[in-house]
Amino acid sequence: MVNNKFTTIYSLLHNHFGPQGWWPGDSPFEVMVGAVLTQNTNWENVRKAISNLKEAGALSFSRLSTLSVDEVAQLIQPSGYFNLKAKRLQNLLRMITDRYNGKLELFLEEDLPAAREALLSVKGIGPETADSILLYAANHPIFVVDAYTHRIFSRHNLTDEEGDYYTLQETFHDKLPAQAPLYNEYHALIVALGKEFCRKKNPLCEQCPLQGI
DNA sequence: CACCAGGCAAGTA
DNA sequence: TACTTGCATGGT
Repeated sequence: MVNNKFTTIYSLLHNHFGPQGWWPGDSPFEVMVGAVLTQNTNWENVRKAISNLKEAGALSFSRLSTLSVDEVAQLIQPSGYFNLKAKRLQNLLRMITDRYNGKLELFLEEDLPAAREALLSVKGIGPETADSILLYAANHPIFVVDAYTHRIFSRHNLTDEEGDYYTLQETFHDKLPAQAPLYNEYHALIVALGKEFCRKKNPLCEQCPLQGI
């Protein structure tokens, strides 16, 4: 692997936190649903919502497609923004129906640029949600940038504070080999670091394993 | 009580 | 283009 700060940080995080084993989900479909539900939301709330969907037997493309927006909203209530997210899930299902004949496998086998374009055409799916699905459901080598990534890497002067999503993503793509397993672990490790040390409230910067980088 | 969490879209100027 | 606001629950 190339030797630069991005790989050094990866090693430090991996040594500190160990393998994260993301995405927490049993199927690509569950990953896709979770990616929408976790938008600006604590994962614990998302777990409750996914648990409701499982208990209702609704956590598959065909079964979720049969539910109304209100039925979906009721099941995902703990995740917050439930009316909005119920619509977003239906928008996503409709895209699979329209573009891939309702076959999730075809979407998962689609090439990266086309799959990304398809996801971004869905109202309610932006760059981070799209890339989460591409990386964690379809195993495409694309780096997921989130608020923690911006906060941490700009604080360490490794990216422009004002830089946008794609600027930071391109930097990762430039500094790291295009390997899905690496991107998978790295993003999960950044979230683990962010949750423990880099929250807006009570940031424990002094105790962060990246001290001195 | 205020603030935040693995965002996104729509409205305003 | 560059802000601002709505969406909503559960934890600190």
